[in-house]
Amino acid sequence: MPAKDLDQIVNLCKRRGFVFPSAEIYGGFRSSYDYGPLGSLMLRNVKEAWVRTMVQQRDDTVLIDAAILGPPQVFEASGHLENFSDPLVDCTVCKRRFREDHIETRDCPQGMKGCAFTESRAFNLMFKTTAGPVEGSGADVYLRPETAQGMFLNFSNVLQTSRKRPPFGIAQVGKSFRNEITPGNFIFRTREFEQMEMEFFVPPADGPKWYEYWCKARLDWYIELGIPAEMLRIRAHDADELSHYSAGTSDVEFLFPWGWGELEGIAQRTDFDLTQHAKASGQKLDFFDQATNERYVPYVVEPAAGANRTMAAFLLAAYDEDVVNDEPRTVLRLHPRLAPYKVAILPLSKKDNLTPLAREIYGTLSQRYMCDYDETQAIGRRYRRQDEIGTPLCVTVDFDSLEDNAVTIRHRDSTEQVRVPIASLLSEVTSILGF
RNA sequence: GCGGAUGUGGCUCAGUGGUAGAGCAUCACCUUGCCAAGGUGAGGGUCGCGGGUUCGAAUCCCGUCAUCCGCUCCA
Repeated sequence: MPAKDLDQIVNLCKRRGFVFPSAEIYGGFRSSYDYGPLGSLMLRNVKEAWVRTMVQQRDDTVLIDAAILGPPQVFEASGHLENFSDPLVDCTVCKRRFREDHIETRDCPQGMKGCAFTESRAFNLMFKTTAGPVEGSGADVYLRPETAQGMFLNFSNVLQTSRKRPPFGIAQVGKSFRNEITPGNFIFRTREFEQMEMEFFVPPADGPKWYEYWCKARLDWYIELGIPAEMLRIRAHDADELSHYSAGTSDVEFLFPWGWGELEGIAQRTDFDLTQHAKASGQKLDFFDQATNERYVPYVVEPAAGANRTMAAFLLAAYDEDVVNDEPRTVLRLHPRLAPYKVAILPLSKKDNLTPLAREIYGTLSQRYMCDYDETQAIGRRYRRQDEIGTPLCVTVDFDSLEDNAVTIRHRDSTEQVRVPIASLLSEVTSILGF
């Protein structure tokens, strides 16, 4: 059964070294988290799984890694400087906060008459800093609020160098920054976060078709990696909640402990971005199709996912408590691709001469897989430790191993054990994991 | 940012004015040897931080930082 509340996951993350609050020794830093020994591995696995599906297994996409800092012109053209801020007012009577542009459509609980609004304050969601040797003398620069602009800025570069043509996609995984008014829910909404985005450029007429395609493909991705279908849904945005760049957006939502929350948005950005940047830069950002003799600005369908909140969703869905031999155990049923460690090598005892053989096996398996090695305390306790961090396989080296050159493989999801000759251990592990 | 609640070893918590405790976890040794066994011992907390009241503050007051819930926002 998935985690019933967020605290179970937050505690596990802290206890086992997945996620720590940032700058904890100074009392913590709001909305900021550090990924520990296990969390950094898992987050990387989430991103690698995304790249594998979105880039490696397709011949119509490429990957880039663009700059995080950008000049104001980029975000003036993209509309973020103008639209990515909310004028907010507080009511001193009912103590609620409103978007100024929504005031007419919202009432205080006791009616508009009773409300007394403070002066409107603009909250721009972009972080600004200064480039240059002397503070104040350099140029203003911004931290990107989405990775997407990097793909639009490099549209021509990629088109010329990759020999791709619409329909094709440019993918990117990287950090983005938004000065959220209210971050929260652990790593679900933080001011610094990591995105996995694809800008998929298509002939304008094919926009709707590809939009539908990506909605389905992205939903399936989460299911393939182990999230139960009933904890996922696709939800189309209402017209009034669309971003300034979108002509239609659907979210892939996950059933978090506090309700449905967005993991990913699939947006029809149309030709908005390329047109804006073409206008602002004076450069041509379009495509000439020699087959039809047509020149057009491609439409963009953008599946944009949040890596951190996706990791949280995988953890929540994988969390399980069951009973083995009348003892409760906590187990993370993570997909093997997402698990921090694929295999733990456990000598049954620290004594005798099991260590050299166990070390040798670790050396072999770790050439290919991220492995853990643990020889302290009782074997049952070590199995529990690996269960709790989602390790799918344990390889146990026992006293017979020295005689028969075989070890036992124990699977996280069943306590049955398989005896395997050491000579074929790697291929056996590969076959069980499936990669 | 505003309102409400909370903040004690890694985790979960007890302690409500007299100078810190438990269980679990961690480490060492012994024991055991395939699913969190047992024994002995050890390390680890100026009670979020700062200030105030007091002879004396984890305990009362103020400020601040952080977390949770709500308003709002989004990947």
